[in-house]
Amino acid sequence: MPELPEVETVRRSLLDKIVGRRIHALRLTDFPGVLGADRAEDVQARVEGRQVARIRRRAKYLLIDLDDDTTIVIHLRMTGKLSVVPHDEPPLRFERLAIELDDGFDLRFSDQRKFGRVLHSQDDELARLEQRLGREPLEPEFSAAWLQERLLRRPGKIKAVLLDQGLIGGLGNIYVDESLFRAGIHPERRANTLTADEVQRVHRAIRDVLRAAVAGQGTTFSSFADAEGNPGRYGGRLRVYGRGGKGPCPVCGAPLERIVVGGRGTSFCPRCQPL
DNA sequence: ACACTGCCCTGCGAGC
DNA sequence: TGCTCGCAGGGCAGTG
Repeated sequence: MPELPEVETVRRSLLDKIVGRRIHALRLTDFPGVLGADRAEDVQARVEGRQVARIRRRAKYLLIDLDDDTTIVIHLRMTGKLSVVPHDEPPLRFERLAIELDDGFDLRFSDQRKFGRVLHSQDDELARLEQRLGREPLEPEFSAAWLQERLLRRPGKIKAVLLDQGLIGGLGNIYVDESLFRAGIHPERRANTLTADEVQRVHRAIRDVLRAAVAGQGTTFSSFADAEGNPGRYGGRLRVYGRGGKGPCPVCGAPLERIVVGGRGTSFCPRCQPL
């Protein structure tokens, strides 16, 4: 599942390939819903001839800024992938949309489950998105003191709170499980019961895990890949994610458990992360 | 304002 | 071997 490190990896792999390119056309493959409620002709009319000014990431969103101050907003959700391939390349498996560029290549969006979206947004929509999203966990503004202050107001389970994109933008199921394991915190602990020391550990763990995952170009679980098709190298460093009910804790050897928290499959070590 | 649930979607793997 | 069925989960709408 693409989370912050995966989206950042895709962003970096796209920089050389599409910044500065002009959009020639937009080609829908088989699923109009990929554009949300917008019609393909309308989006095409708005982006045709525009130049890609830069590519940013905000939380799990990839933002392709165009030279008219509008933005193509992409969310990969679970299985979305971006790739840059020659224009004459036949449609990829699960391809939903192609953006034809002026250098003979296409930016292709494919998505097995049709959850991902490619939206063309004006300023106000982008501002609303920005307003909905919480802090970037790798930015300095995401401090332990700020996190503690926010967690004190949240009676929900810590895992569900950390997944709340309105609080922290970019954490998903994989890295929350990994972070809580490193911090030694049970995923069902009530957020407002964490001590200052525990919040420090969670804060530190989130940053360490995310930084290492970005450095490793993300985790390939099921089928994540960057725009060149390279798998992430962080998967081998996962300690608990996806292992609940299957294997031993890599630290203490106790059997890892699997529960559901906030509707998400959750793996943790009952000995290292006691409630 | 927050917590919680169900929905979307479909390939895949487990089980029979 | 071939079938059925449940699982995977980010974001959002709806409810409490």
